[in-house]
Amino acid sequence: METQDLKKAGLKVTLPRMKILEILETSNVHHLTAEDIYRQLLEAGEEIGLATVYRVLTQFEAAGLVTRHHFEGGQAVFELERGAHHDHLVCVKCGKVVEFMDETIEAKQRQISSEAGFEITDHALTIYGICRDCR
Amino acid sequence: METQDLKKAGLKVTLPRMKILEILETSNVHHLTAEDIYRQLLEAGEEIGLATVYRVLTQFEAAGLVTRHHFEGGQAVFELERGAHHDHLVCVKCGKVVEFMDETIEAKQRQISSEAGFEITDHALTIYGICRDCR
DNA sequence: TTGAATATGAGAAAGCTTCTCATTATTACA
DNA sequence: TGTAATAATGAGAAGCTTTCTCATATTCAA
Repeated sequence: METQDLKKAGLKVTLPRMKILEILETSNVHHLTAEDIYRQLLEAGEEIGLATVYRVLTQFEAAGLVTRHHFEGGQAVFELERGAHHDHLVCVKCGKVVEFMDETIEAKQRQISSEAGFEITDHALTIYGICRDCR
Repeated sequence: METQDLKKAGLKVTLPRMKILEILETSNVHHLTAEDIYRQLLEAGEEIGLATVYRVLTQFEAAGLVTRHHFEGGQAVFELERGAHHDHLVCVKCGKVVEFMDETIEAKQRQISSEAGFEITDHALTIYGICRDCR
């Protein structure tokens, strides 16, 4: 199934791409930095360069397999595209990310954009806060 | 009035701080990068270092005078705090920023956060799209 | 006016990300 | 299956944004 996705995107099926996709698919944390992925590759004994990780993630993003988020902190996080759109609640203490989706908000956004003459290409709603465990 | 704000924040009233505040107040574009501000200072003949611009903006942020946004692109933009909270519509072609505020969305956010056990510290809703002029 | 505290400028340095280029792997096709 | 053409990789250099360092300069309370 993965190799199909790569081929469809016009990307050759290579070991680095398979491994990176595998990490994104199997990680229980859905939002990973390039560095996170690189570290996991090293721990798994794979000799894959950090430059390759960034390159592959950028290609995955272009192919729609992955979404890049710019949460606070300057470092980008990558998330495997699992179909359903959602927004994020991020804990500013521990970094935990909770996903949510609210059709009322979605609809309001479409209305506001259209009233302002904008054609939506994307949107990002991120709520920052302190989670239960950190209080 | 500006000097009051600086003193209240425990910051000495210096020329760099006054000039940077002035640029933020008088610019018709409300969202400026540190580089933008630095360039305007140079054009105005002020010999203020880029490091000072960053330092001052960070202090302004801590004092609540300014808000730092992380729109797409990795570069932070700074906005003078003008009292009323609002969200942003950003044109991905020309960079134009339109501000909006919707109480329905705000209320929903509070509800979602509280249901997830989060105490909101901040939130950022940014809609990316193509504006009327760019189509 | 003077001293203690704070701010500044310049360049170095740090962090994240992209680029370069010689080497290696993949793939389509014979 | 072997081979040529094409694309991908690794390593380090380089680019950008942002922060740090430290000697010098400025502010402000008394």
